[in-house]
Amino acid sequence: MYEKKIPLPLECGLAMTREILGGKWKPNLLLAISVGINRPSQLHREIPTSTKRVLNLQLKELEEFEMIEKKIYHQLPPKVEYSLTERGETLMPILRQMNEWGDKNRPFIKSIILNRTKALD
Amino acid sequence: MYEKKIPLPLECGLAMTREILGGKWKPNLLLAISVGINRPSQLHREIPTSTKRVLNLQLKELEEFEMIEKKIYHQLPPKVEYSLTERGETLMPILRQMNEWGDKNRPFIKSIILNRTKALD
DNA sequence: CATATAGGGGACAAAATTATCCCCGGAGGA
DNA sequence: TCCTCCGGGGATAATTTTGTCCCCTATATG
Repeated sequence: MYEKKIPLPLECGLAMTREILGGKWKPNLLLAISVGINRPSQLHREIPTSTKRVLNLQLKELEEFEMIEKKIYHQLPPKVEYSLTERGETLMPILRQMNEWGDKNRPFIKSIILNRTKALD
Repeated sequence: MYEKKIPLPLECGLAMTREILGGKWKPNLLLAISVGINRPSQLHREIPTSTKRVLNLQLKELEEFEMIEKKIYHQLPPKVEYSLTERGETLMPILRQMNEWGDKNRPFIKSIILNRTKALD
């Protein structure tokens, strides 16, 4: 893994949460797993704008922090299933709120983003 | 501002929220402002591990998305006060939850991070 | 043989974000 | 005069995160 050179402020609650949810696709992964989309290939289909590679990296970090568990079925073809741990479940209220907030405010945020690029003409 | 080369998925609620809260210090800034720490120099003292420079950048983005408002008092020495907009207020439940979650889970997360560096000996 | 599915990852490039350094105006105090 | 405080920002470097490309095992199917 990449070893940080700038230390994380371990005494800040927000920084702790950022360390867990900070990855670009981690919130999406957690939400997807929570609704039963829990196999690597399913997750990739669910988030096609990302790459297998990156999803695997982020899943590994979520696993390292014990937010999700990985069950490996030693079969051929291989089968893997992720599930939320109890600790991971405690993140769901936050994630659902973030998702809802984003949906509610989408039109507004969208308009600002779009005007930003228009201004470049 | 930096112009993104990889387009933002405008249809995903989580991505919208990430766009607002994604900056390293934005959640801290919003929480601080919400409790009355609302002048630039105060904010910098509150978050001394950051730089004025970066805080200004992130404040500007929060302002661009109308999460905060900036009042400039044309005095000498100059005086500036930030405040949450109504829209910005709607973020507070999320931020408070993130902060609480991080505080509750700090010991656990901390131990994982620290063991990570020990493993390099 | 070629392709598909299922899973995984190394090496490296590119993008995005933060940090560092130094400068500005103007007032006030030692 | 020199330093402090208040606010702000350009130029550039460093850090961190994501993405791209290619290769791997093994089975099944056209």
